[in-house]
Amino acid sequence: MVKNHKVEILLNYFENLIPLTKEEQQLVKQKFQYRLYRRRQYVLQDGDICKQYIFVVKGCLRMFKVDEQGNDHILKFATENDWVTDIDSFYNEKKATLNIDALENTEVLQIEREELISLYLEAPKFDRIFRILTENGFCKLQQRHLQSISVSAEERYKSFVEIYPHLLNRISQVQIAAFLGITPEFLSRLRNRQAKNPLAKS
Amino acid sequence: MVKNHKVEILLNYFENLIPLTKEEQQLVKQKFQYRLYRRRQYVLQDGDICKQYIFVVKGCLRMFKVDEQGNDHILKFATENDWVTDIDSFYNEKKATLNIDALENTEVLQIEREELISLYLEAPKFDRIFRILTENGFCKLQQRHLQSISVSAEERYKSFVEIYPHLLNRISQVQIAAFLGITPEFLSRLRNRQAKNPLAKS
DNA sequence: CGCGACGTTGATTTGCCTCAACGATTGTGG
DNA sequence: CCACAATCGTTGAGGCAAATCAACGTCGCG
Repeated sequence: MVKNHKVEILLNYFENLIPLTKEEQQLVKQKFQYRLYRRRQYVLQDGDICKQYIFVVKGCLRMFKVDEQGNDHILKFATENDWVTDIDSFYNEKKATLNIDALENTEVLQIEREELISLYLEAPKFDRIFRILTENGFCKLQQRHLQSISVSAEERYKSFVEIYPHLLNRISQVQIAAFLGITPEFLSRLRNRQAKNPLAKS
Repeated sequence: MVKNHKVEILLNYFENLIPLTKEEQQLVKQKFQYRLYRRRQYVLQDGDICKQYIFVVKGCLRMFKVDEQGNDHILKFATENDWVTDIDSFYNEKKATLNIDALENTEVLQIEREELISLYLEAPKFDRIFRILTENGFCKLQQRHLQSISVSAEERYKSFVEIYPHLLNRISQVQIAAFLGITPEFLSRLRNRQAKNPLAKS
């Protein structure tokens, strides 16, 4: 069935990290559930408890925080083969301070807390796998944080264009601005400036 | 000996996370090494490969990045019972882009890459332990990142005072400013402003 | 068709930086 | 142990990157 077909993508993803036994593959098939989120649908809303650890098969989710002034700050876009959850809320069953929603119709494979914990117990290899996933996420977040505090908005935009060229035509400028930490107006000015200064030093 | 005495602190730290068997405790004693770093001494210098994953027993380390203009940006202070490493450089044996040095004479227990990897192989429980450590670090970093992009310098300073009151008298304002992402001059003005507006709304 | 999101542009404001100067504290070598 | 240098914290004047507020044309969609 369709569901099994999708799970192959995840099994393949794990396989590229660390080979799995048949039994471990079986566990993945049992514990991850296929699900579709529609464009604009919330996956997690600020104040609720985050129930799922999500692997994106197709589509695009965004994780973001809304500040007191009502402005969005996007922590990450999760597209094909990427992971997303509010990790603090998920593991500690706390109220989330973050939101996750779908920018496109999005197919995912998701696992719930109890299932993930039992997965760790039944197959400790997943402790290692999720250790590595978290380490990788940590490195990326650290990079992103350093960028946001040490380089100008213009350079952040340039580097966004280099790193995520495929997202440029897929995501609106409003969202990109909220990801870069600037206003949409200012992003517009930056793009304008760069169009006039074509290849101004790479 | 002294060395064994220090390792007890680490064993105790692990014990509070997940109980260890005698064998696992033995592995920790074998693989972690005691070491003293002197004030101002570098633990890791930008361009080198980070060789150690560090647990601070006593003292204070800082991890920071130097940007093109030569300004420091402090990612974290690591004090008693805290961990620090340039995780990307450490695991992937890449040249570090970060620096780590000692703000005080600092006693640590450190483990090298090959030893940590063999620890994971000999005792998979450490995959879980370091998964959890990384998850915790990830949550904190995410919080910090959100703060730095969504609230003013004044509020960041206030929240620093609340979260790390013990660091206030221990660390110079130059360092605190580099941690908050502002100039020392501006930090001075903020403090001045707050002294005049005593309990201005918490 | 009409409405709301989007992208653009202009005028003005502001949070924080830069540079410069100064006294107070720390640390260091002779 | 003192003298001198270096670092620290503070304050002032001026500047700049990015935000804010407002207006307007365009497009996709119900």
